[in-house]
Formats: sequence, structure tokens, C-alpha cells
Amino acid sequence: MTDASGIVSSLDRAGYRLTEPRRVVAGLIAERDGHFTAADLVDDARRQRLDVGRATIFRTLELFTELNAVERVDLPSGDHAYVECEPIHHHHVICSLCQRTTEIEACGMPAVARDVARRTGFRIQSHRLELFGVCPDCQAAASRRG
Amino acid sequence: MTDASGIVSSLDRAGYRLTEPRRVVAGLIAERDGHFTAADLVDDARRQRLDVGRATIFRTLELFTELNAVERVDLPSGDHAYVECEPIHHHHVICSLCQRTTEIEACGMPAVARDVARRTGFRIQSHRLELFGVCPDCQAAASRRG
DNA sequence: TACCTAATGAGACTCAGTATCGTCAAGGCC
DNA sequence: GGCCTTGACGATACTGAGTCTCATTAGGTA
Repeated sequence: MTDASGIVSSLDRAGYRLTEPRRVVAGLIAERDGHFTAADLVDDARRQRLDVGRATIFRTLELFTELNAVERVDLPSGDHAYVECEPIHHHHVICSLCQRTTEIEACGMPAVARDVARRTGFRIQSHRLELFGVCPDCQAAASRRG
Repeated sequence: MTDASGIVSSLDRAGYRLTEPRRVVAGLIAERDGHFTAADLVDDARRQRLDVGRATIFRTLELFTELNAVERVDLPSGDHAYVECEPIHHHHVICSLCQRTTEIEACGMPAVARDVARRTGFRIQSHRLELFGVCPDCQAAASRRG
């Protein structure tokens, strides 16, 4: 659970209209913890009887992605999901139990990319790194259960 | 272009039947360079008038993935693709011009994962790393064109 | 050769994501 | 405040990837 105002103000800054549906989608994202799919937001909206069309949710997610307010991640299952995030280069660590997502800076990655470039001759332009594991809370909960 | 016999023999070793459709799919994969989608193979099969059903191609790709003869990768576009590969842990460097794919060992990645674990408290179980760039051939071709 | 059963192909189905189009409302201007 | 332009909207049709079902076929074995 974070605050939707960050997303809304970045919309404003980029010169996009502040419409009701966009506020609603920003709110739905803010009240989520961890990653979510477009379908999750469609469900949330319907459950809360918020009148937002399916197409609008897809459009809005695309817009927010462009503004770097959310980022697409690919889960091990192959599903596409989104996470709310800060607009700087970083990666995600995703808890496979509670789905909570933590951002990390790409420490160490530039060295890996350089090494790969040296050994393959590729000019590396971008990379995608996602880490999956168990978060501290879930580890603690598991050890409490024995 | 590689050899389909590796895939076929790993089928055999794992106790799966060596059927004609599976040989055909292995052949189609072997004659491809770089990544391909399930739809690509469906097209290839139809163009070469090889009688292999669409469902069979999906099933066979799933099987080959399980045998680690191919691996799923997620392109920056969000599309799902596959690459033929060796059955050891590694990552891919994908040329964004010619689509050619090179395997690299995960040199340096264990250190990155350890560092992330230390800083976030997560117990890291797996990771996914894909690098995108321009391969040596395409760099050379580009510089020849000026 | 006959048998068992895993594998197949056809085709219906589901569901994510996109495209179209007529309507509506945000926000700038007077 | 009222008007106007146009970006954004919702409804809905569409597309295409991937899955599921089921009757049929063929690989491997005795």
C-alpha cells in the first residue's frame, strides 16, 4: 500500500489529462502490495463497483509504464505482471510465497554486462534481471510453523 | 542451424516415445538460428507441408522445455519465445537486429544474487537474466555500411 | 502380429490484449 | 461561467496464443 498521488502527479507533469478513470487505476495500484496483472485490476474495479472499462485499464497501464510509474515483469510462470516502482533503473526481487516485491539497484550488474560483452563481442544495450525467492517475513512465518 | 539428434536422443533417454511429429519439431528447431515462437514453428511446418498439429507443437515445446533441450525467454516486447540450448544453467544474449542468440554461463551472477540476499533478507531461489544488444556480425555489417 | 496405451490432430474453447468508433468531459480560452 | 477542441472514455468486436477434449493412430513390447 503506497500513495497514488505520485503516479497522478507524474501524469500531470508529463502533460496528460487527470481523468477520473486514471485516478481510479492509480488508486487500485497504490492499494496493492507486490505484483499484479491487468486482470487483477479489472477484478478489483468490478468488485469495488468502480466504473472503469477493461480497455481503459490496459491503456492506462501502458501509459503508466511509459511514465515509468509501473514496470512490467515476467513471472517464472510466463505470465505478465506489473509492479509499482520508482522511475530509475533497478530490478525486482519477487517473493514466491506472498508475491511481495522489493526493488533493488543493479549493483554488480554493470560488471556482469561488461564481462559478457568482453566474452561474446556483443554490444550490450539492455538487460532484464528478475530474482525470485522467499522474503524475510515468509521465512520467519515458515520457521514459526516449524 | 544445429543438429536435431541431440534433442531426439534426450527424448529417448528420458523414456519418451520417439514419434514422427516429435522428430519433425526437433528438426524445425534445429534448422532455426536464434529464438523462435511457437507460431514460427507452426508456420514452418505448414510451409513445408509437414503434417503436425498446432496442439502438438505446443505440447512438444513444453516437453522439450521440461527436458531442458529448449528454454523459454521473454523478449523486451513481452513476447514469449524459445531458444535451443544446452541443459546447464546459463543465460542468453539476444541480438536485437538478427535475433541470433548466444548462451553464456552465469559468471558473476552468483555474487550478485548473494549481494541481493544480504541486502534484502530474501532467500534467493532462482533468477532470470536476459541481455539484449548487437552481435559482432551486425556491428561489423553496420560499420561496413558506414 | 496383436495389444496396450501414450501421443496425435481436429477443433472448440478461454482469455489477454488490441482496434474501432461514437460519445463524453478535461482544461484552455474568452 | 460558458464554449469549444480534442484527448480520453466505454462498449464491443476482434485477434491470436495457449489449453482442453476426445476419438483415432501409431510406437514399443511381448
